[in-house]
Amino acid sequence: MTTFQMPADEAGARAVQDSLRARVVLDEPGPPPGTGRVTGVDVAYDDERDVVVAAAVVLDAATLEVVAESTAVGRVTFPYVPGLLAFREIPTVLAALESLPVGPGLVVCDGYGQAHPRRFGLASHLGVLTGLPVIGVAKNPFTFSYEQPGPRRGDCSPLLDGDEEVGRALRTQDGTKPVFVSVGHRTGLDNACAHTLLLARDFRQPETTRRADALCRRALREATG
DNA sequence: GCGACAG
DNA sequence: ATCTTGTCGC
Repeated sequence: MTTFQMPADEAGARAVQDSLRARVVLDEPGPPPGTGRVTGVDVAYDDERDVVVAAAVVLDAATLEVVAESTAVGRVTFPYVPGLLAFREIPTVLAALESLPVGPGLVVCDGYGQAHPRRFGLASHLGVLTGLPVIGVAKNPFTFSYEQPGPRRGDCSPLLDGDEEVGRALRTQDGTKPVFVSVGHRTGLDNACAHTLLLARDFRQPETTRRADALCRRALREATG
């Protein structure tokens, strides 16, 4: 397992991404959708006090019921810079994952994996550091382009960086905005979309993300005020 | 040079 | 991300 290194500045952070990118595994299909466990991770910030709280919520993939959850509190040590989100979130997310009483199975995070200017977004970074299968599900297309997918749940279209497919715009509910799925580590794009669709059974966002979001917000309020 | 830009 | 009232819809 690779240890997280906090770079001194933005140039250092890009160098870390360029160096770790070679360790991303893209030729595994990943865990079968609807089986085993799926874990959502998310963070909430208190910018006034430089506090960040991460949450990890483990669900049964078949029932979407909560199996386990954990939180971790940390300090913000890196500014938000588009393309360098991972350096803000990963240390505390790792702490939350490590304190889980069970194995996470597939990890689902907010943000991107391969859909990244240097093909090393949060989901890929987290995957390389933990060795776990990880996917990213984001609410925005970032700088990438896409054609509007069909109107029904399950319809999708390629998320493009030029003519390269870096992810997919996936409609998870009829008549709602799509989410943007990309592979992080040790998972294929088709499977990543299938997982996302099963997790977004009742809402636009995957249940993993909704649970982790609610938990880290609650934990932040309890940690601060 | 300027704007856009996951969370 | 986060700050926030009312409002539309099931």
